[in-house]
Formats: sequence, structure tokens, C-alpha cells
Amino acid sequence: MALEHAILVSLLEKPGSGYELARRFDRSIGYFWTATHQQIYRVLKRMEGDGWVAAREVPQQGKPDKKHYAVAPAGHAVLDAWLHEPIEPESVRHDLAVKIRGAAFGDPSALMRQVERYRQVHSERLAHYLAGELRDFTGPDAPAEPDGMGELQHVVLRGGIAYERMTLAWLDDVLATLHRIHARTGH
Amino acid sequence: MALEHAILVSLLEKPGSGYELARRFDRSIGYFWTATHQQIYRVLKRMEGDGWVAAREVPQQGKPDKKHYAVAPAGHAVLDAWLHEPIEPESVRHDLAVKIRGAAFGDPSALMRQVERYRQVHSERLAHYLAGELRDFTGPDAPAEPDGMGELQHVVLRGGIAYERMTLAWLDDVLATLHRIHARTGH
DNA sequence: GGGCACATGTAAATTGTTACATGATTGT
DNA sequence: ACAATCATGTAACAATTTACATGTGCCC
Repeated sequence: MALEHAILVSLLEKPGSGYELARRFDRSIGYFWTATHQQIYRVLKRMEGDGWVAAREVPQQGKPDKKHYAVAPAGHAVLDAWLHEPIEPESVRHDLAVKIRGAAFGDPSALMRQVERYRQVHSERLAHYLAGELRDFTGPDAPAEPDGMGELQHVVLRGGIAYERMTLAWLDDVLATLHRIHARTGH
Repeated sequence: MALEHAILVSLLEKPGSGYELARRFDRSIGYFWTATHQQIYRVLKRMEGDGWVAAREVPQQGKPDKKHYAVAPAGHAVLDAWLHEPIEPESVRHDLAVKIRGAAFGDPSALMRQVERYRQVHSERLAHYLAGELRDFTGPDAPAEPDGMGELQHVVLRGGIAYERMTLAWLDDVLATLHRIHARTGH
């Protein structure tokens, strides 16, 4: 019960169509909340029915019409109420941790190859975050709007950066451990 | 499609009943893979039907009978095949990040209180992990079994510890940011 | 007697994933 | 011509969550 909230936040930051939202869930918001376009369209329709968002049909040349969504007062109220609720412990599904513990009963070297690939992905993600930080949050155009939107986006991004750095260090630890076990059992 | 694998790993580490598995998913395994007893019973039944695990009815005095599950050869093969598959990028649902970005459009001080509570939870979780590490992975009973089960459990635990430490530092950053915004807009 | 731990389930509702479907424009 | 991007959806299925359901033994 929170895709609704992610959509509300994204639309408050910048109104747009379902398609545009789906694009954002591939990037910025998507780094901490995944959703497919099918989900987004379905939920958006319900939110429109409940009066949380209002749609405006925008005819376009050369492209299909799009429905431009903006948050309605009722949606704003829902978001505000949600901010007062306790933060739920996130439900974790950490594939890799399961695999690592499973490696004791299988082939550790097979896992090592996968971990190396995975490390690469996180390394690229860190570079991507750092580039985004440089682009959006440094230099003379320091936001400092009264509402703090830019500062809050920045602190979330710093969280992503910290997460990736921690992950990379841990993956090195994992690789060293797998290597040690492999060396002992491998011959 | 991986609760099956988490159950296989847990049963390989130590066979047991559905109930016992459900307990473990509240603690050790549960820190990186959540599942309720309803899910576990359902999946376990399917896995038994597919010959991945074998059940043995254990009559007990004073307690209802329980079905003691152990991994069958077919299940072992499934796990092994899974270890060779690429590691899927975990699908993130990070409630807090959404809330933080939402705070720009609501009441930052309301969020501050929730973040402080949340920080407390993670602080306790870190203490819990560190206690577990001290209990299970230090001292003279250093595991060093040939299969590396203990070492792999340890490296996963170290990941949890690193995650909690990173999270606590980030939450301090978040609180400082919220405080700064509140001071500017609050009067 | 009340509450907790053990032990296993069913049913309903909600969410999330995967596959299919359509149709226009822009670039190669 | 063909692929990619824009733009919106339906349908079927799988997974997850929440609520309900039952029964024993132990401890206070």
C-alpha cells in the first residue's frame, strides 16, 4: 500500500502522464521503488476515481493524446496523513544473501562469477549516482528553495551513494571469503 | 520465485518442521528474506509434491504431531542450478526514501519524529547483530568446516552489520537535513 | 482461568508480474 | 522496410498479505 504514495510524491515534484511516470520509475524514483507501467496505469486510474489526482487530456501532434496528471487536494491530504504514520520496516528480499549461504551446499566458484558480475552492476550504479550528484546538486545553482525539495532529493541520493559504497566493500569481503573456501576445498 | 530457494538453504543448514522454518524467517534468515507461515506451509507442500523435500511425521507427546522436512536429492539439484544463475537485481521498496522526498510537500517535523523512531529500531538491530557475531563467530569454536557454512553465514552477517552502520550514519544525515529545513521554514 | 508457545492449516483480498495488443512518428 | 520511442491499455497468472480457524500443553 504505497505505490500510491510514490506516485503522489513524483507528481508533486512534477506533474506528468502515466507514461512519463513509468519512465521515472525506471530511473530516479525507481532506484528505491520499482513499478511497471501496467501497475502505474492501474493505480493511477483508481487514484483518479478516488479524486487523489486530476487528469487533463492533452492532444498532441504526431503522438497519441496523453493524460496529464496532477495531484488534487484530496491526494495532498492523503500524502500528509501518510507522513505522520510510523515508517514501516522495509520487507527485504535479498537474493544474494540466500545464495551465499546456499554456496556451502553447492559450487562456490560458480557463485564467485555471479558475484563479480553483480559487483560490476553496483560499481556502475555508484558512478551513475555520483554523476547525477555532480550534475544536479553542486555548483552555483544550489537549490535552497524554501520547501527543501532539492535538499531532500539530495539526501536521498546521498543514501544511495552510501549504500552502493557499502555494498561494494561488502562484495569484496564476500569474494575474499568465497576465494578462501574455494582454495581450501578446490583441491 | 525464490522463497523455495530460501527454504532449501534453511533446511540444508538444519532440517525441521514448517513451524520451525517460520520461526527462522522471523530471525536469522528473516533479516534478508521475509515470509509468513502461510506462505511457508503452502510452498513446502508444493515442494514436497515436486520431490524437492521429504517429510517424516514425528509424533510428539504433549504437542501436536509435526512434519519434519529434509531436502531430497532433487531439491539439492534445484539449489545447485540456481547458484549458477545470474544474481537478479533486488527489487527495492524503500518506503523511507519516498517519505523523505514527500516531506517537501508536507510537515518535515512530523517526519523527523518517525525517523528518530526508525533510527532506534536500526540501532537495536545493529546491537543484536553484533551480539550474534560475538556469540557465534568469535572465540575458540571458530567453525572452519570444510564446506564453509559457518564462514558464509558470518560474511552474510557482516553484510547486515555494514548495512546497519551505513543506515545509522545516513539517518543522522537525514535528521540534520530535516532539521535545517525545519529551522528555515518553521518560523 | 488466561495467556503464551507449539503446530498446521483455509479463504479472501490485494499486489505484482508476464504476456499480449494497438497505433503513430522519427530516424536509419 | 525496420527498429525505436511515445502512449495507453487488457488479461491471465503468480505471489503476498491479512484474517480466520483449530487444538494441546504449560505456566502463573
